[in-house]
Amino acid sequence: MSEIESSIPQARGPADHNVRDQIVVAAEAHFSHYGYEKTTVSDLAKAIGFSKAYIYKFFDSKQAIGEAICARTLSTIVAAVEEAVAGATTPTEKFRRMFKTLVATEVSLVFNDRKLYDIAAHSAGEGWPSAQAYCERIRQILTEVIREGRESGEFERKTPLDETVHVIDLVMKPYVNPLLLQYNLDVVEEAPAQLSNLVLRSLAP
Amino acid sequence: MSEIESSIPQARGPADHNVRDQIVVAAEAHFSHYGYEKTTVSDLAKAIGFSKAYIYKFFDSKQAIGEAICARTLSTIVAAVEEAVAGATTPTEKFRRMFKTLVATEVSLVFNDRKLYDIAAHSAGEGWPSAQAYCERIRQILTEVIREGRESGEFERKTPLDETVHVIDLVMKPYVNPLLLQYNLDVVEEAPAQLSNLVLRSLAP
DNA sequence: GTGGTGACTATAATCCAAAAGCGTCACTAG
DNA sequence: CTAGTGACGCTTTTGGATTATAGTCACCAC
Repeated sequence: MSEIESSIPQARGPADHNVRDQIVVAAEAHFSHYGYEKTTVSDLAKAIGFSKAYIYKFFDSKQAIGEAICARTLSTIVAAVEEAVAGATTPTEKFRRMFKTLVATEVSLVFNDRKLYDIAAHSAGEGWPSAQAYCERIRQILTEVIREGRESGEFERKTPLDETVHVIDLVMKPYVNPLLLQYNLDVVEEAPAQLSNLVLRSLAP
Repeated sequence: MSEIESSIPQARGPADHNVRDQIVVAAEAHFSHYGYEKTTVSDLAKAIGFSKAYIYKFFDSKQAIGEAICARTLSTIVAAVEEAVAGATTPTEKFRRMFKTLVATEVSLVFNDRKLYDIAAHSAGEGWPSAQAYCERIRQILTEVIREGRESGEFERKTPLDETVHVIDLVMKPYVNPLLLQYNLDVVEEAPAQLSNLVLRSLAP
């Protein structure tokens, strides 16, 4: 459990990283390599050249470090989704791309960064703030897309906005929630497109 | 693990149950009480007064017994759903009741027969034939409702039937599949009604 | 005060031998 | 031949001693 230390920037060097950042960097590398359970707080301490006790000056617990890494991981998904939405013109297209990109990015996490995905899934299962914030953020983006579609007259306006968003959230939940996604991998290819069609039909004015 | 034996009918008596039925009855009682893992094949043998080896003349494995119990459990849900569908007049109403009853029955299993529910969830997780057959049966009922709605002109007819059924199946999956249901208990009150509305709007001709 | 640690406790993971459980088979009784 | 079983092999589970880990605290150097 030592070959990874070399990839962690030392305190010396151009930028004097503050310790908290060093911990995060080391944690991301270790968690991604060995998994959350298999890396100890002592491992992280050794990696950055401080004692374990010092870690606890910056994080309340190992779980807090896990949450930080989880939040980072999930924020890359959010970034991909935001980019996809920004790259589309009509709200209809924005919704389609949003759903598709969300699922594609999350699935790629499953296959390319399984250990980090496992943290996200565990986070969602335990209701950690990082996972809740992620779901909330996705919901915000969805709300914005729906609102825009209503304003442009593309989507119906009778149903209260909250209600519409909530039911679409229900539809997307099995693919947004990392814990649930793993049980739906068998339909992950078709689901976003087909469910998008269904949702958009129901949104017709 | 003996207070339950008294509730199992002995071989003597009016009807001479065949042994296979006795095993099933004993298994249902034991599994429901102690759970699948905690009851041994020897327990079942003792309960019906035969040796463990004899059980294997009727079932290939303990799992096969589990599947039989699982199939029984799930068939009660199917029965409830069939009754609900039969009790409605229009296809729209049939769909609403189908979804609602399905979820309600499954949820009541979660709270009133947790041990049996756990078997069903495990069965779904492992892809046992009993769970697959259950999902397939639900899909058949759904197909019938949709077909009827199309014939009566209540639902749109452009999309291929299979496709329509499949996407609705995707929507219902998190509530049909016993393994997934437990992760959606927090929305189980609202979800059937709201998702029914969404689906029905998308089915408008 | 700021930056940092070794030594400690209490809880959780790990290991390993003994026990239990699944499934089989040769065999008996009638 | 039919109905039924005791005893056995092999794998999984269990319990309990041991070790490792999370988290704390008093304390040191500057």
